[in-house]
Amino acid sequence: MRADAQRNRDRIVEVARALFRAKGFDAVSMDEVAKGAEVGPGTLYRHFPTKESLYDAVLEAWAGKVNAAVDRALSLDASARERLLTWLTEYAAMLTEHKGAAARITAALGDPGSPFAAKCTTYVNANQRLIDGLDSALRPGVEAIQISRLVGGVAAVVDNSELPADSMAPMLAIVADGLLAP
Amino acid sequence: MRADAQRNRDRIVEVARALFRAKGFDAVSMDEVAKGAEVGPGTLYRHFPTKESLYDAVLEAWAGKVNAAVDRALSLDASARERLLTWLTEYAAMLTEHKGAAARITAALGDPGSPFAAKCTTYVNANQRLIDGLDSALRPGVEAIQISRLVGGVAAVVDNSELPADSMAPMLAIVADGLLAP
DNA sequence: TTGCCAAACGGAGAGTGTCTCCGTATAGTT
DNA sequence: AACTATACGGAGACACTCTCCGTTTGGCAA
Repeated sequence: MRADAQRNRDRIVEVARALFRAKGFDAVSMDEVAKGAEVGPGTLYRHFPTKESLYDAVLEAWAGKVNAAVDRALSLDASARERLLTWLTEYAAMLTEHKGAAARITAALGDPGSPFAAKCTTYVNANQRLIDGLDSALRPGVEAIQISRLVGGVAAVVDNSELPADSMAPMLAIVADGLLAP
Repeated sequence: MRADAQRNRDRIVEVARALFRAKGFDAVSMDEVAKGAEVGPGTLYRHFPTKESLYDAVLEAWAGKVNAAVDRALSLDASARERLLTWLTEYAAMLTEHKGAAARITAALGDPGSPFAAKCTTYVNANQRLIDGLDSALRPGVEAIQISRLVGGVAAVVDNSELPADSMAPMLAIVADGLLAP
């Protein structure tokens, strides 16, 4: 990639990250991103053929954080319930870090054609590692993608309704208790 | 209201209901509704100043069904868990009856300014009656709006991802067990 | 340094969507 | 039958995503 192209790409992602974080996916227009990055719309679309692919680039850094978080939670010296709740809380917090991300990522969970497919795999794998790590403490038969969807659903609701972050805690506690063996 | 206006209004709602049910909120354009109802866009917007207000009119009939469903579930001769699960299942099924409704209604749950405010109140009240009816079987401190959000979240995920309806059952079971006293 | 050209740029505009304005038509009353 | 408040409908304003293509430029080779 030519140096000017790389510079433009970097600037676009940086501007887009700030805008998406502040206003949410829907409220940001591509023109706005282009103007902010001081490029024409054509240049923006050369780098990112759709708005979602731009969003994907913005979310790029997340995947690594997810695996770190599940490791941290599993290695805690605490009860299964506490470790589970720690992870669910961190997972939900990451999903609500950018407005609109929770619903989009969660909706794409089972769709290999989605631009977020790679991120979805990361999330589901993290939950699978959680299941393996907590082992018999969880109810039998629970699947990683169900956990991903439950927490994603809660995060999406809180995000959409613009609720304070701490309103998630009681709902995550309900989910956690439901996930533990009856 | 003049008779011709009433006829047009009725026809608009009828056409919109069919379109929304078939294609989902986002995929239906107002022009499409206007054409289907054989009125001009101006007429459509005279009756429904925004697309959401049209959606609200389409969902009008639901409120009554919700109260009937919670009564039915509570009066079952069964365990608390079974009655709870019956209601959650019916509630979620109603939310996914129209594509896109679950996320929209659930996002509006705490917002009195929303066009769906009346419906939200109905839903939350139904869950409050559930809490009152199941009494001490539920974990202490659980709130009606939390149940509304949890089930709404699950329904929205299933709806967004176009999953089969029966994929909701295991997630609702987790929520139900989490809601019952630990 | 100079010249070349593939790569990148950017803006006009096509296509689609929501919603408005206002001149025209008509229902219902006197 | 005339009158008027009410309703109609279509042109178009405005916003948004995305495309096409003529113009510019970075980086390499002579």
